[in-house]
Parts: sequence; C-alpha cells; structure tokens
Amino acid sequence: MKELEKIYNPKRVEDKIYGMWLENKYFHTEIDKTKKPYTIMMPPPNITGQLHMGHALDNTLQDIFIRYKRMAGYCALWVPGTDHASIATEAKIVEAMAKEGLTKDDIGRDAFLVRAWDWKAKYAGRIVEQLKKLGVSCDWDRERFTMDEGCSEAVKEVFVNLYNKGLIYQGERLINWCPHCLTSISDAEVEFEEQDGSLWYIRYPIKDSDEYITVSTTRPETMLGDTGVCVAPDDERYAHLVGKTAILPLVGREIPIFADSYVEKEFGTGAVKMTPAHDPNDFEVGERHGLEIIKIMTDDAHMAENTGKYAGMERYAARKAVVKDLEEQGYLVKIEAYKHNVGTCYRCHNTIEPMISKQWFVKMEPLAKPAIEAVRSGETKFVPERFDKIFYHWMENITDWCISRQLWWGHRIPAWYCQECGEVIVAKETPTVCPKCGCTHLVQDEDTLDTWFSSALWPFSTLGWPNTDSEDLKFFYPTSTLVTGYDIIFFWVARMIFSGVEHMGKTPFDTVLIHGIVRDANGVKMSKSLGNGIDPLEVIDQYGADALRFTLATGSSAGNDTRYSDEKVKASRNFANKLWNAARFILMNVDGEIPAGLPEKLEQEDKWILSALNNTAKAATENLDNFDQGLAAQKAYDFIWDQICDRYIEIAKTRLNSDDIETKHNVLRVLVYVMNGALKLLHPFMPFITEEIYQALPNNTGSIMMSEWPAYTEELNFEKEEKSLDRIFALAKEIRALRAQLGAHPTNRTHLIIETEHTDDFRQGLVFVEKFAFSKETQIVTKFEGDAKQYSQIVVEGARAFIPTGDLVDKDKETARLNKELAAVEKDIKIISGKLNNPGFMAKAPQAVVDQEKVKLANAMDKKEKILESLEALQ
RNA sequence: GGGAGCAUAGCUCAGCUGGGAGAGCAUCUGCCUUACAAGCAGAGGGUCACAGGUUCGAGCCCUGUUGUUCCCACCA
Repeated sequence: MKELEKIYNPKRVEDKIYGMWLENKYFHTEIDKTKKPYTIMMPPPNITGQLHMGHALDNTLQDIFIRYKRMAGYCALWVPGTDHASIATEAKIVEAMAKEGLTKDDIGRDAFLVRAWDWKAKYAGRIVEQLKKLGVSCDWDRERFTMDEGCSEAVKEVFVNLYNKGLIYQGERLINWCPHCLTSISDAEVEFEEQDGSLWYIRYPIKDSDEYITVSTTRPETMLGDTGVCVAPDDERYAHLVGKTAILPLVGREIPIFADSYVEKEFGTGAVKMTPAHDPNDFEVGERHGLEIIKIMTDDAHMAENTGKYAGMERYAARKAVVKDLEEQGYLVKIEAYKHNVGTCYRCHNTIEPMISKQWFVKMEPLAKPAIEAVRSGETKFVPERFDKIFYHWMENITDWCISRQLWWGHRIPAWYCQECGEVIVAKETPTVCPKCGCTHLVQDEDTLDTWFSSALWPFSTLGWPNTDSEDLKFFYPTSTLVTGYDIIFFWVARMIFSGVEHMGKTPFDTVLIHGIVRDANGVKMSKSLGNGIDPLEVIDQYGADALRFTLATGSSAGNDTRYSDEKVKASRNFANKLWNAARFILMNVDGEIPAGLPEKLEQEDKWILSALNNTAKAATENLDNFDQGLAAQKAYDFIWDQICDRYIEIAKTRLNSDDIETKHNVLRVLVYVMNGALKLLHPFMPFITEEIYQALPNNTGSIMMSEWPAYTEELNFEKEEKSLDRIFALAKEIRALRAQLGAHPTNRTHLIIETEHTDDFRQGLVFVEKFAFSKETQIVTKFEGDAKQYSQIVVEGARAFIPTGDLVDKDKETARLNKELAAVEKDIKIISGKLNNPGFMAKAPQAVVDQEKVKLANAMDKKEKILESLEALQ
C-alpha cells in the first residue's frame, strides 16, 4: 500500500515533475513523417517582461492544445522564444544608464549594444524560467530569439527582397514622433486619449487690407510653422479671400489663402491654419497645394532655432508664450474649452509629435491585397470568426508602415550610403565598394527596424527560413494554431499573415485562436500603472500551477475577456485535492500486484462508469477540436467529481471490502482504468497532478504526457447499463431528498420496497441502493402488494419506492412535500398537454419531439396518480 | 462619425445547428457516512435587459430601444 498525503501539495510535486519531463526530452520534437504535424509558435514574450496573467492565459491555452494533440498522435511541435522588444528594452537600458549618470551618446553605439546584450542574457532567462513554472511543454531545445542569427538572416532577406521589389522605400513624410523615446513609431503604435484642451481662435491679417481671417487651433504653438490658410471651396464667407495672402502674426511670414475640400465649413471659423511639418492632414493638403514645409521643433519637442525668441522652449511652454504674445498683440480672438483626442506613444504614453522626417516605409497595398484574399478564401480562420472583420477592415484601410526606428537595439537597417556619390546600397552582406562610383566611403544607416518587423517573420524564421531546403520548414509550415490576444491583431497577426503570404506563398497558420484579456475581480484591466495586476507566480506558489491553469482554461472562452479571482483558483485547487483524494483512495486499496487492464467480467456498474468515461472522452475531444477548451475541462471536472468520486467510488467500496481477491481486483482494475482515462482527459489542463497520480497508479509506465489520448470506442458503449444505473441513482436521490426534508438522520435506516419491471438491475445494484438511499432489508418486487396507506412513495421513471411511514416521522412535513410535488407535476401536465393539444405542434413538430412529449405526459400522469395515492394514504 | 462584444440565480459565468433554464462561489438546513470538512447529503434563489416580430415552439433567429465594454477613424 502506498501512503499519500491527505492534502495535495503542488509545491512538492511540480518542479520535480517538470524536471523529469525535461530530462526525458518529452518536449522535444523531431520530424516524424508517420504522424501529422501540429505546430504552434509561441508569441515571444519581451525580454524585459515579467510573467503576467496575460502570458499565463496565452501559454496555458497553447499548452492545452499542444498536450492534447501530442497525446492524440500528432507530431506536435511548440516553438518558444523571446522578442528583443527594441523600444521597450532600449528604454529600460537608457533608464538604467541614467542612474549611473550616463546617456547613450556618452558611451556610443558599440558600448550600448554590449550593455543591451548583457541585459538580454540576464533577463531573457527570467521570463523563460517563469513560463516553466506554468508547466508549458514547449520544445526548449528550439528556443529562439528575434535577434538570433537565423532570425536576423530572415530580416535581412526580407528587407532586401522587398526593397528590390520596390515595396520598401525611403521617404520624407509625416510620421509619428515620440519625443520621449526619441524615435518614430508606426501608426499602429499611436494610442489616442481623450483630453480636455482648448480651441484658440486667432486672427491673421490679410495683406494690403484691414481685413482679418480668423482660424482656430488646438495647438497654437504650431502657428510658427504655418505656411498657409485653408478654407472650404464653397464657403462664400471667404471666397473673396482665396488667392490672397495672409500675414502670420508674431512671425510676419506671408502665407497663401487657398481652398480645399478638406475643410469643413461648420467647424470653428471654417478657416484652418496649415502646418504641413507638424500635422498629418496639413501635410497632405500641403502636398496637394505645394505648401512650404517648415519644421519648427526639435526631436525632443522643443522649439527649433528658426522660431526666434521661442527657440529652445519646450512645446507647452512655447504654447503659453505664443498665446500670451498673440493676446498682447491683439490677435487672440477667444478661447473655447474643447475635448479632443491626442495621440500618445503606446510604450511611454507621452504625447506624440507629428513631424516631417526621412524614414523607411513598407508599401502596404500590394502586400495587403493577397493577404486579404488568403483569409477570405479560408486559408486562415479566425476563432471566433468575427475577428476576421477587424482584420479586413484594418488591411483594407492600411497606410504604409513606417519601419525605421531611431534606436540602437534591434536589427540595423541593411542600407549603406556612399559618402561620395550618395548612392544607396541595400544588401544582405556589408558592401565594401560603391557599385556606382567605386569608392569605399560607405556608411551604414544608423537606424534599426521596428521590432514587429522581425516578429512578423516568426512563423517561418523559427523554422529555418530563408533556407528553403529546411526540412522543418517543409514539414511544420504552415503552422496549425496561433493563440494570441485580440490586442495584437494589428501589430502582429496581420503582419505575420501578409509576410507569410508574401515570402512563403502560404498564410502562416490554419487557425488564429483569439482570446481576451485577463481582468481583475472587479472587471478592471490589470495594469502596472493601476497596480491591480496579480502575479501568476504568487498564485502558483499559493495554489499550484494546475489550479491556476484550470481556472484560466475554464474561465475563458474564445474572444472574450475573463476575470481573475482568488475564489475561482481556490475552487480549482479544491478540485485538484478532490482528485488527489480519489487517487489516494484507490492506492490505499491496492495491496501488491494487480493485473493490468480491464477484467473479463464487468458488473453493470463497471459498464456504467466505463460508458460514462467513453462518452465524456467523445464530448471533450469534440470540444477541444472546436477550441472550446473550457467546456472540455468542465466535462473532465464533472466526470471526475460527480461520476467517479460521488458514485463509482462509493459503489466500489462494497466490492473492495470483499474477501474474494478476484472480486477486489476486478473492481480495482476498473477503478484504475477509469482513473487513468480521467487523468488523461484532464492532463492538458492539470499536467502536474495528473502526472503525479498517473505515475503512482499500478501498471503505468512512462509519462502520462506521452500516453494515448482516450478515444471513443464502441466496445465501451453500454447504454443499457447507463440507463439502469441512472434509474437507481435517480430513485436514491429522491429518497435522500425526502429524508433530508423529514430530517432523517443517516443512522436512521428505513425499510424499502422497490416496485419495478427492472428487477434484475435493481437486484444487481442492491448494495448501493441501500448505501445511497440509507435503506435496510430492501425488497425488490414487480408488483407492490402492501397497504399503500402505510407507506411514503417515491416515483421515478421506471420504478417506485415505498418506505413505511412508521420509519420516518413527520406527517405534516410529508404532506407538504407531496402537495408541492403534486403542484409541480400538475404544472408539467398542463404544459405538455397544451402542446399535445396544439394542432400546430402536432402537425409541424418532428415526430421524435412529439413522441418524447407523449412519454413525458404518460410519466407525469403516472406520477400524479401515485402522489395522490400517497397523499390519501397519509390522511 | 463607423463597427464589434456583452446584458441569464446575490457574484463569476456555461448554455452546441430553436424542442420545458445549468455550474462554481455565496446563502440556508443536516451530517466528522473509516479517500477528501479544500468534504458529504439536501434546500432556497432566475418575466434569460426592454419592446416588437418570425415560429407549433425563442435564452437562442430578425428588428428596434436602453445600459455597458471595447475597437477603428481623428474636424483643425
């Protein structure tokens, strides 16, 4: 006999088991052409990151599917890795350097990169270790990093490729500039925030006239860069001014007044100041009308030297100063309070500054089109489906992607400039001579690429691309399932899809499983700044990884947010403990060797539980195939708790107490078989405890994670036994309810007569009828012949039970109970006969439904009659 | 301005292609029934947001309304 602790202790078990899995290389996958591939690429966490609930959810889901598929016979590969996260990491390093009183410029690019790689070495491992605590079964031997050699090779290949096709270009355009991170960012990286601002009305004098034209703006300081005033073409108020010249106050610059349909007459004064260097719309209008572009701000959002007395002022200080001067000089007409949206940097949340700047861009339209087509054709499916709309909308309205970043940490742009002739050379290998002028004065572009540029290639760069001969690439690409949150559909999912289509000719995954975000118990998004985040590692420490995983898996459904609460984890922890004790019970009864496999002779209750397991396996498998992991987990939970623990184990006790060794062994063998099946169904959700128990059960060899998934089999389908046992349970349940209402103590065992056509079934189940119904000297008859007046009666489908009233106590309570039952059954009868008397129902409802209703009615009538009998007997 | 999700028991949520509303937690009652009190046996509790419609039949399908969350756009 094996003694297990009374309370399951995940801490004792989890690290030990994870180590065992690693040691045995169970996570490692090699190509096995006898199997079908099932591939998942882990969304690489940032190396600066700490494991948070979002990671826990995302990786739990992936682990569930990869473990399921591995057991179900697929060649299951899960590739992990980390992302260099250029902007986030660089910010952290700069921050750390600031504490030493150093800046990037102080130490220079090379020394900075040394620090960055040190950082990577130190912190990439941290999040990996944290992931392991969750129990993830990814192939760590294949762990990748977005800046490792292979990924870097892929980045260069793609850049050169797209450049040669004219899909990457360099241009002077208006971009989003983050004055804090000191880099450009893409449109997708701008987050708009509603802010209380003002609308300033400023009048600009018209040249050679006493007239003014009044403009309105939310950013008065940008007037220093104004190069025009625009009005609506059909605006009669200003028609006479179009073509004239305005004089820019404070600056004195002469700027044209012109018309463009961009302007809406109704807003403000209907006249708009144009600052093409600092406003995206103005830039576009300016391009149409050939406006001069005057950049008036520095990279750190201070006023540039060309702004005269304002030069060097921070942008908001300059705003104040400009407004003050305008007011003093009589140009300020009025100020209105105004709510508007302000773009902020998604990393640091500082207000971005639109600026004209020379950057590298990816031309999106030619890439977006085939990607849209691929998804439309069903090559990649979103789960839930509705997310394809978000994808389409974004892809259909996509703007060119600004990919250059003024950062040092990242993939340096493979472009060189000839210092002699100005030639631009884009190449994978560092060029030594200028192909145009032959000189050797070549300088590489200082900028690096958007971090998402490399993650866009993740599904194939991790499989060996650009080496197209890679066997891994051929076997595992396209991957199967991408599991990720809806918050990065634009940043990542869409870009992986068009990259896959462009470079591989195939979308990178079969299915994109989208999940929501994890909120706190109050439904508030967990965030660092709010401090309401819950550390998964602490939860694991307290309740175990299995409990956390189970909570996340059951609490979330595709596309929806989920709330985390300790109560839920506690419930999962309790479930783990329940399972533990069920296993403990089995092991307590194992004394020495028992034969492996199922016994030849199965009792009806054995068939019942085996059939239930069989059905559970079928249903749970279907759920997993539909990505309804929560439903699958729930089914395993219900099966273990309700069927195994509450019923079968109770039933088994009688045979376990038998002196006959074969009787005892037979039931043990069924118990072990059923427990094994249940453990397997639960394993993807609770890998640790299922492994621990699996290893302890007799005759099990190897690891549960490499065992075979329980598939449905006709051999274990026993409908008759299921029905028969369900009838017994139903009857016992009613008897218990009666007893509870009458306040019968468990020690007060009653006599019981069961009237049924299924006498054999009940006789076979007699011992556990008595156990569940707290009866004694139970008789089973086909026809009750006693005096009904002396008995309480319980009626279920196919059986009726008689308990001598003398054995129980309270007549009034029982009368009340029966009256209540009577009312319920009468209500049923009314509803059902209503249906059956409805000609429409009889004519149009399917025959099966009609038959079902007829059976229900007959049962209900029968029950009513018997209740009336019982009531009468009580009087 | 455009779009999407959600609204079911006190709380958190299930509810498959329409066929008499479920779970966990919480509450109440009774139990230390020798695997488990992190447990066992019971009980109470819901006009499935509202209003129409389709249907023999609607939590589920359609239309509208309200509330709520989110995404996109960004009129200076």
